[in-house]
Amino acid sequence: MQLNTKQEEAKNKINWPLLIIAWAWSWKTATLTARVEYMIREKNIPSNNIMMVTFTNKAATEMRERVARVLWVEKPRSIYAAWNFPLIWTFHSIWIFILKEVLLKYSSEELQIWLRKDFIIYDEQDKISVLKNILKNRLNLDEKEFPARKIAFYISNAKNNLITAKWYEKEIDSTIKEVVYKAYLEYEKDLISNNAIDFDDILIKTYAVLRIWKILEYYQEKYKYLMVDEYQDTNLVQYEIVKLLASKYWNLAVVWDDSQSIYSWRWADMRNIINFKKDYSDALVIKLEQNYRSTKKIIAWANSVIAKNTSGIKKELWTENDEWSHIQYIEAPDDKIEASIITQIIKEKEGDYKDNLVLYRTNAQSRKIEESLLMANIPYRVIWWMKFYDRAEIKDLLWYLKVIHNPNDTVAMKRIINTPTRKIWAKSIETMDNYRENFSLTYPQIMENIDDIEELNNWAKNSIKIFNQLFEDLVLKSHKIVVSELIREIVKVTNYEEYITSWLSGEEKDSKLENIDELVNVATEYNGMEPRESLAIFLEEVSLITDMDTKDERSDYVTLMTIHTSKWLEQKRVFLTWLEEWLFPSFRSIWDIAALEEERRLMYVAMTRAREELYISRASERFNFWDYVRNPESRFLKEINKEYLENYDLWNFVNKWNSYFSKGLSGNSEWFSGFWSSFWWEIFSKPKIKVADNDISQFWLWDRVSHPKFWNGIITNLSWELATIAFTWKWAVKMNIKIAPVRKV
DNA sequence: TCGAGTTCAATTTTT
DNA sequence: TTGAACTCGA
Repeated sequence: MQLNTKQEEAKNKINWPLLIIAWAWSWKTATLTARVEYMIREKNIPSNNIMMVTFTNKAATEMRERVARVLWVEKPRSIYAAWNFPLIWTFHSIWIFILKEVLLKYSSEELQIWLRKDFIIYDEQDKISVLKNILKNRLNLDEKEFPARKIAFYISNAKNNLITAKWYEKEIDSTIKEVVYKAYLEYEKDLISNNAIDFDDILIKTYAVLRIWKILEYYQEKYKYLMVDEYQDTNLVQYEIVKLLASKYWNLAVVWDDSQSIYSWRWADMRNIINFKKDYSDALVIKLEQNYRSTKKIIAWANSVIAKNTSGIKKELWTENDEWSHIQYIEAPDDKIEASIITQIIKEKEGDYKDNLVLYRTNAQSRKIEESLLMANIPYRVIWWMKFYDRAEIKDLLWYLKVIHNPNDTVAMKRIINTPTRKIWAKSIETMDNYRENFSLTYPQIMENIDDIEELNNWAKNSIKIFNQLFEDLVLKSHKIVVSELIREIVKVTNYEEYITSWLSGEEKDSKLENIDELVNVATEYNGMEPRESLAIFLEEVSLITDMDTKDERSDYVTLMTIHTSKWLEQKRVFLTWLEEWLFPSFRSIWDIAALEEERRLMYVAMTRAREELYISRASERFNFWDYVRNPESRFLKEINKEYLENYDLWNFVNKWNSYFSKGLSGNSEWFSGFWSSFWWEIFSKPKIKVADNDISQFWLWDRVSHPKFWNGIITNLSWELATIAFTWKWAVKMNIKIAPVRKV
């Protein structure tokens, strides 16, 4: 492709800090690829001196493919095989890679990071289960008052501000923080004893390691040329790590798009750009404003929405593309009809199913569309974060692999010791656990000497011995066979299929077995390696992989995903659903300007996914939060320049169904069509929700009330029908208590 | 200690 | 509606 002047400029500036301000579909990826090519081909920079950091595996894989294509080389199979290739991976993969490399050379004591080289990574679920255990058993706290998720949030926040458990004591200014402090200390203890780290630790440990001079020096030399994509989504620690690496040669190029910054809840900090301008004050700034994907209307539309944000760099995205597309607004009477209209459009349109992308705000919102597509026999795929690896059967097998890889992984060991049931009950596990903690032993050590534990009866000891034998055999095997075969072996020796499917039949059974096959299939990618290596790398990559990465490009199906997930995609036709106040923007964000602006950026991201056709839909009422609700149309719709919008003709849709149905009936078709229209009219006009008709005299100031959506609250202000209610969940909400579904408690 | 049956709480966004 | 956490009889 031909680069434009701006892109060309970005490509050629290599020995200088560079800030590329890119907007949606400005071909930044192509520019970065060209830049890598230029460095290697024209400037003879060794390819393994280049590091490019991305945010998702999807982006990294795509970049690697592009680079491999222009360099005429094969792309490396794993990060450990990238000898003659630029290091193009995600933040997390690269830091793990560096950590492992460092741990091979230096002892954990020397590094002060309390980690051995075969460490394991805890995902969100592991983290919660560890914390639950701490809160319940060690701190004896009520989990309603101190839910593990909330504590996890505080700990994550602390970690990303580089506050260690010990230092957290200084942060205590409330009961909750006192609990967090205690839990944090225990949590860290657990991580160390299991030789584990969580996602936050990946960054923090890397930062700690790189602050050791000789190590930093090594990596500064090794990766002289740095590029960071999606820089607006970096957080404080990531910023500092990059800064350390860049601080010798200053060959840092970052790509920044503040209107696509949608990860502040993951501690992404937009202030990083201010710091960047300070820290690299002579950086060259290049703006890429031309969009090469979407049509004029879509861009005008996106611009008109993002213009409502007060923060951020002013921008005007533009394009030379033709104006022939349309933006249609579907205002459906309810969620079912919304879904059927979308289904029908997909069905009617020419071309492949895979041209269609359906977006929504939260994962749970896919259901109605799924049902509708299913009925219409349209193949679809829902991209859910980690969904595949969340399935019980997959998790179980991965737990096995984890323990085989690292027998000290207590959490994993406890998961599998009685899966499938082998009569090692909770009581026995608890006893062993006490021994383990009191004598700082590991599970393998305890099981080896199980006869020494007096509290256990012979029967229990025997079960444990049998398990131990099985486990040791598997460990031995893991040195001889690659991971894909190892999985099969586990399934075989544990009788796993029998266990997982014995109470199932038909489809469910098949799907479980298919999942296991799929796991083995994924693992075969690592077949060419040494057995133990294949196990280690497979486990590492599995913990970072998402549903999206397993996407099969060849088959033809409609794709459904959240807007967040869609950030890396473009599609010919996009359906953007659930455009209602409370839902998008979400009710958690509408009270806070910063949060609201992030939602608006999310809207911008969603709109700019569309290349040619954009449909935006909402339903006047829908089933949500286990009840029918009526929400006003999203403020984002109001912010749109209305001249860009066409209303989708609902009667057109009704009539189509009409004729479709009446055709099937001979004779009375006229009667039928009349009946059908009136039936539709019923659906259209009749609200399914009951608007409450409360007796307002029953409500008083400071009354406790409950609401189906916001749970419990207290009336803090009351004037006639209008009440302000402070809900325990979040902020105060103003509502008309005569018609609102509130109830005195 | 199991497991069938019952209750009760919960929905942002994900590397 | 789902799933996790409970209850209770065997």
